[in-house]
Amino acid sequence: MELSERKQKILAAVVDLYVATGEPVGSKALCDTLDFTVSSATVRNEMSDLAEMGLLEQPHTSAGRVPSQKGYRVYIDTLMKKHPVSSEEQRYIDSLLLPSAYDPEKLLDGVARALAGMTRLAAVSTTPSGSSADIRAIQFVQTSRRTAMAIMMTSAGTMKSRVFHCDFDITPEILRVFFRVLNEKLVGLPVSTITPAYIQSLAASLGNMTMLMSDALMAVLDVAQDSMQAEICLDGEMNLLFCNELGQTGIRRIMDFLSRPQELSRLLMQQSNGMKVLIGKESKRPELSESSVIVSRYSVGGRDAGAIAIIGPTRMNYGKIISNIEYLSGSVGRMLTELLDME
Amino acid sequence: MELSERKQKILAAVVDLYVATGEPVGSKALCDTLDFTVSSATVRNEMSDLAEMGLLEQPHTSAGRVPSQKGYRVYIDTLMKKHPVSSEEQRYIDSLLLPSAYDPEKLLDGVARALAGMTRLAAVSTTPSGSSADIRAIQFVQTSRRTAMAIMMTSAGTMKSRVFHCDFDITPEILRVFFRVLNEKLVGLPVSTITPAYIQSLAASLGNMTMLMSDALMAVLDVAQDSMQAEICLDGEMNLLFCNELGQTGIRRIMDFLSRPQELSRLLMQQSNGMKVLIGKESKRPELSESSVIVSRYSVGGRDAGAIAIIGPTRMNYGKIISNIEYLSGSVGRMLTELLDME
DNA sequence: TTTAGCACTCATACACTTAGAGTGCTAAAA
DNA sequence: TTTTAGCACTCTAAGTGTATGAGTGCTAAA
Repeated sequence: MELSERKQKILAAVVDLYVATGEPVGSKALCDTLDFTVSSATVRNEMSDLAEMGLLEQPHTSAGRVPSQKGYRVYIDTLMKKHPVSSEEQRYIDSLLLPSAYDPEKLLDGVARALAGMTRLAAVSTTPSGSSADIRAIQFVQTSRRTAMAIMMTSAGTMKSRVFHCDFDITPEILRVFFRVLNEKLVGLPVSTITPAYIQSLAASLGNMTMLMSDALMAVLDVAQDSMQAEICLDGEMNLLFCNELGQTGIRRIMDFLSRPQELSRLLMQQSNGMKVLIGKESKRPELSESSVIVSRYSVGGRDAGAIAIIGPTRMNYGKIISNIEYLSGSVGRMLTELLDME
Repeated sequence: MELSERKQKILAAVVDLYVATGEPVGSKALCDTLDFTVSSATVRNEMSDLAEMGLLEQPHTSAGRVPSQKGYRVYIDTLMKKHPVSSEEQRYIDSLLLPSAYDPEKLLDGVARALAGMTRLAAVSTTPSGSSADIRAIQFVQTSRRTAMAIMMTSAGTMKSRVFHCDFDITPEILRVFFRVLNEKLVGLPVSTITPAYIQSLAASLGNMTMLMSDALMAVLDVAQDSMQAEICLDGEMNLLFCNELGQTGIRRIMDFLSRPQELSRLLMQQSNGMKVLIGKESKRPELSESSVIVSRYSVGGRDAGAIAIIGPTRMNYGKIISNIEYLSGSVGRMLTELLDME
């Protein structure tokens, strides 16, 4: 399974040319792009070998060659040249992210938008998952005579809010009670302890305050459950409309997948730390058998926290896109870590 | 331009059948759906007349007839039968909206989702516009050692928040100062007075507190500008992929339009109160020349506040969809009015 | 091992035919 | 005067056949 240097160069050239043009590449056209001179016949022989190894395939007998999923795999693992993010692009990204650096949800929204803009593909990002985080604080603010907002901050840097309604007029004193009681009882606990049953027992233990606090308790339950699961930010789905190699149905299948947050989330969650490229069937998702997913998990404070990813047709500029995601992943991790450290 | 009763019935039948099947309707097929018996030849004569009046058109000589945009207009204005929302559907909608009844942004998000789900088209909604509203309150909450959230409530029922960062440790006392100073100065003012220049002059007038408050002031400026412009909630864009009568390019054109929030917003804003159906070119937007838009403006507390709308191909079930939007528009208006009245 | 040459394959485009749906018109019937 | 039956006509969609050309695989010579 050793590839001669020439075979490697040819495989890389096929991938590069195919990614650039979208047409199956023939031996003649390929000759011109190689940095050494051989005849088309030689190239043909080499391509024939590569095809036999399963790295290239032919749409039909008399067409050029197209990289197979296995071919892309070899290309990405050993042949691809990275494409560092230019300082101009870096400035662009930073300017897009900085305004929302202090709000994780907005930040990850910005990341998805930036990524979609740069790659012209569909981009996904998740806010830091709070599932293994602790409660840092719960704040209450009055929003109208009988409504207030509960805001929960966690040790993962997440921040979720919920407006709730009470059947009585809310006063600053009441909110202070909410704050005191709930922070006393809940700060430091893992978010995951806040279950309906736990809230119920907490309510029972409050004696004559049970009635007063029931709405606030429900809000806290909601907000805890929100904190538990990472928010998914999606952007640039529309870019897929312009990927003609995905047919009408291919686009629908991807869109269909993208519209099921729990599955999407699962796909992103189950990746190990760092950068991962899933080519076609490697994702084990039939809807994505013609598409590639590039995921990078980012860390906050040294711990795995969330993911950013792009989804697009198998034919894409892996070098450039991987670099982009790597850069963004680093940036967002750094920014969130800073935000957390300030605590 | 008077239509005989029979012509009216035939036009209505053509529209209904075409909407149901998507195929141009021929004289023979139409005969079967009419509630009176005439021969196909008679129907042919009538259809020929309707075509001459510009209410029907033929894709090509030997095809059936299809309603023209003018035909749809007549249908909607005089022939269409409404399709009241069943109590089952009402329950479905209510159950979807109730959990977020106290948060305008989430509520309108839910409205868009519900509408997209029911119509299987792209749905848009805007949160109440705060452009002519007054500031009701500005709240501050600590979110970490050096960050806090500013929340602005307006008389239009909007509620916007922004997290900001200070270069010093934030204490409850400092937040109380923020609260006191800014509420004293700003509550009751129209949101539109909060301009960069105004904030600048306000900062200047604060004497030795200027430094302390500068970050908070910037946050208030941001949050006021957010309040001014209605948020746009979009859902179900993907449903358009399944409208085969919009070709690949038709879908792209609509998506393109939908991805430009300011234009979309303008389209929704410039409608007069109540329900409006824009068929094809009536919207004056070339991207939408093959699509229809149904907009309904909703009122909060008796005043025009925002809009909900669907966008889809000209061929759609107007009766059903208009009823759905009407119901949702009423619901959301009522809910937001209640929310506001509680103040 | 590389290359030139050549026969071969197959998709694509185009022309041509056919079948069927639906029309418009005309003349007879109501 | 209105309605209907009948028929010729039109046009699309689907199917068939053919030419073109890009690209291959193979072979034999360099």
